[in-house]
Amino acid sequence: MRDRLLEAADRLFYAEGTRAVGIDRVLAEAEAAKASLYSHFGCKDELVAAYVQHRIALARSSIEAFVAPIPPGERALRIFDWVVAWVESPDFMGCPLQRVVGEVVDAGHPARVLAADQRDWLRARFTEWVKAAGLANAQQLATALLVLFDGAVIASVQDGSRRARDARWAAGELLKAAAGGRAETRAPKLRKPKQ
Amino acid sequence: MRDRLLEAADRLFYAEGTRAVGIDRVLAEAEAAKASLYSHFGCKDELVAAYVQHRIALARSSIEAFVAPIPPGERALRIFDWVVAWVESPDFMGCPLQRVVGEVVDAGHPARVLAADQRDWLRARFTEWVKAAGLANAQQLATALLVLFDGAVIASVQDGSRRARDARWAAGELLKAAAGGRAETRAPKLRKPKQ
DNA sequence: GGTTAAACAGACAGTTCTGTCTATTCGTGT
DNA sequence: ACACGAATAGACAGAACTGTCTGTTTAACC
Repeated sequence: MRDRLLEAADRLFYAEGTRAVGIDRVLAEAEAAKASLYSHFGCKDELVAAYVQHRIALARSSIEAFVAPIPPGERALRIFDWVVAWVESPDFMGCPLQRVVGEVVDAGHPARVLAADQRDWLRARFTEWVKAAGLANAQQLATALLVLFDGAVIASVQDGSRRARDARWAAGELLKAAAGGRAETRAPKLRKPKQ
Repeated sequence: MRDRLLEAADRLFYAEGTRAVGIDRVLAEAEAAKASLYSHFGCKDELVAAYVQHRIALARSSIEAFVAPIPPGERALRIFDWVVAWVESPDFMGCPLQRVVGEVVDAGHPARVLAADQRDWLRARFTEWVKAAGLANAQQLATALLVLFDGAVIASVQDGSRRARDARWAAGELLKAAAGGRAETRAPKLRKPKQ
């Protein structure tokens, strides 16, 4: 039951925005009664938070599954292939977290607290991937790629998936510059003209 | 009168979102009567469109004024200083256009049509600046910087202005790579081993 | 001074929204 | 058979929203 409500909310909230969709629409979509919703979630804000939580869980497992078979050193670049695939999926409507943050002004809102967490998680992943590539200046490079990631998603909303490809290209250039320009931190090896 | 209404709408819409702010709030803020608003704007959607139009006009003139004294060849990078200053301004709440696009699902909404125009304008500026720097692969570089620009703004909403600085750094690296890696387009004329 | 356009205050209709509450039904385990 | 937890339908309150309309006031112009 909770799942049915959450999935209905997920579809509607993502397609139209949390503010544009009322409780009644969610109930109709889930074919559920109002009391069920309020007994499970307490109030709409908590339903929104549950929606965000759900999206976060999906994103994390999707990303983890995507990078798993990729050699750690290539993940920082290849994650942009994941972005391209995402923005090209048929009902892509932007990043649900970016949209919630835009709609909900209060940074203390439960949904925004979750979004902030996810943000930390994503930055940690980029840091990890960049370090795995054995590049110097890892922190700087990781946050630069994070910004590129954000830009790829938001720009694709208006401009289509070509922006995600542009971001991938830029990420490649940055990584190339970091690898070629200066020495790598670990292992002597010689610099591999990656991608 | 129209201006007073528009400025009130601008303040409230930008601070809280166009959907969160009702007509009555705008009227109270402008100390105006309802009839005034509806005779000037017709309906709320048109007020939202006027708000977007206003923000676009501000952005264009602000950007133009900012780059005017900067040598054309440096503008593609220095525009990121403008972004840093913007996201550090005290009541920065993200990009008003990105937020409206997130709120308004219908791409045919008057406000979204205006936003799409502004998008073209901005991309054209980046192309112009990159070309002025005399770099090869201008289109690719321009759209990459555009994505970086978008990412700088959206990422700064959650992470603060350091992301705008990260974007500036990344832009510098990309421009350096484009300038150093291969020949510049003008003058020398030797064959460029592209990509 | 009289005309006219614009702004004013605010009532009003009609809808939508969140959240509460009552009363009923269903299914399961004992 | 029975009890109990969970879901159901839906009325209801109270607020907020958009948009319309009426009647009044203000101010500029001839």
